[in-house]
Parts: sequence; C-alpha cells; structure tokens
Amino acid sequence: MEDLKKGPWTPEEDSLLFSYVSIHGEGHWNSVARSTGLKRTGKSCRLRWLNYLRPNVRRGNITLQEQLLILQLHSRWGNRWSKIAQFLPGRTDNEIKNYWRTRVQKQAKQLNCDVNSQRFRDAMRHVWIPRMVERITATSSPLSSLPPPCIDISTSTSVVFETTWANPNDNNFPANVSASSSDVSDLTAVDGSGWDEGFGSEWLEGDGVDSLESLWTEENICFLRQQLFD
DNA sequence: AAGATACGCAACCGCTGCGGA
DNA sequence: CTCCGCAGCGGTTGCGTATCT
Repeated sequence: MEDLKKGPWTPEEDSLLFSYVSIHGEGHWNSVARSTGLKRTGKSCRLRWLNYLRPNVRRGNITLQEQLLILQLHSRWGNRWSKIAQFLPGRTDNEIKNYWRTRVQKQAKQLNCDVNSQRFRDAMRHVWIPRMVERITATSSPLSSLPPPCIDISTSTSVVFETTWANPNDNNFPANVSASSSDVSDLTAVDGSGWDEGFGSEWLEGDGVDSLESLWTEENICFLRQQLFD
C-alpha cells in the first residue's frame, strides 16, 4: 500500500518479474507483486509483463500490412484495442492504441477531419484502404503475402467494407463474420476456415513490404485530401 | 548552441465485469 | 443478494527524445 513505486521499470525489477512469471505463469498479479517483493501494484506488473517482458512481444516497425489491418479492424470494432491486438501477433493493445492516436488521428487532423466523422471514415473506406491494398499487392510476392481469408484483398472493398462503419454494438456485423462476436473466432472466412488455417502470422511480417515508407506519406495525404474535398 | 516545441511511447488511472465468499 | 477483490480494458498523462527556430 504505502511505499509503492511508480514510473519506469528498472532492469532489476524486470528481472524479478520475468523470473517469477517464467516459473509460476501469468495471472494472480497481486500475488506476483507480494511474492517478489516488488513495490508495484499487481496492475503495474501485469502491464509490464504484457507490454514488454512477455516472450514474442514485438515493438516498433509496424508493417504496412499491420497498418492496413489495424485500419480495417478499427473500422469494424472501433476502439476495442485488445480485440484488434488479437489479430496482430506480438502486438499489444497499448501499441495499437498509441499507433492510432499518434498516426491516424494526426492525419485526420491534417485533413481537418474528426477521426470519427463520417467523412473521414468514408474516405478511409472508399479511397485510402483500397489504395493501400493495391500498393501491397503490387509490391508483394503473390503467395506469401496473401492476407487471411477474412480480409481477402481481392475483394476487400466489397467484403470488408460493404458493411456500415463499425458500431461494436451493432448486430449487423459483416456477413463473413460468424454470429458469435466474442472472440478471435469472430473472424471466420466465408469458406469456414479460420485465422489460423492456411494463413499464419507470416502475412503480417511482410516480406520486404515493411521497408516501405509508412502509409501516411505526403503523397497519400494529398491524394486523400483531393478525394475528400472534390 | 540553446531553448522551444512536437512527437512517440511507457506507464498510470478510473471504470467495468466477473467470480467467490 | 450483496460485497469485495481481482483482472482486464480504454483513456489519459508524463517523460525522454527528436526536430525546429
């Protein structure tokens, strides 16, 4: 209670937390704090583990494919970051949230749009995303970079974006999404195959495409601005 | 070179939902 | 049924660093 430490974690604290979780597994975060002698709240331990210490966690260099997927999933679910993160292996909800706030919202501001406005959403849906898909297909090898079936790029504008812009509470979620709306199983391909079947996370790792500049180039912004205000 | 400003990320805070007593 | 503690989520803040003037 008293004497709680806040702020950045030290390597010693990381080491204590890592050893404990490696041995005992995740969960029971308040016990972790007590047992290790860390003067941190259970919440803080959990967050540090999930966002930094957890094996396979990936930070920085969000690939073009990942950016595209974030846009698509956000269009479907809104600010449900943890849900979106489930589809980006190794990425945390915190990182995706930061990406959205620092990149996407910034660009919306440049376009004098509210990121939640219909105008921005429509531009994203009809102009920006198809354009990005086009770029990805143009720069990727045909097989290795196919996205998961649920966002089949060949039909992405019709499959993913035919639906209304995401209200997470809207029951009329995309037709290619199964009725259950609680989990990763949500995103099920039309043919019944799931995320893990046939398409692994390698799609997200981008074979060479991640060396491309970010989605948010001046060129794209100009293009979008033209489309928006035509 | 130095101060100001903008940016990106890590961490904190408050709220909600859930399960057990 | 209600209370309590915990885990998880999303919004927000604060700090270190990069860039600009």
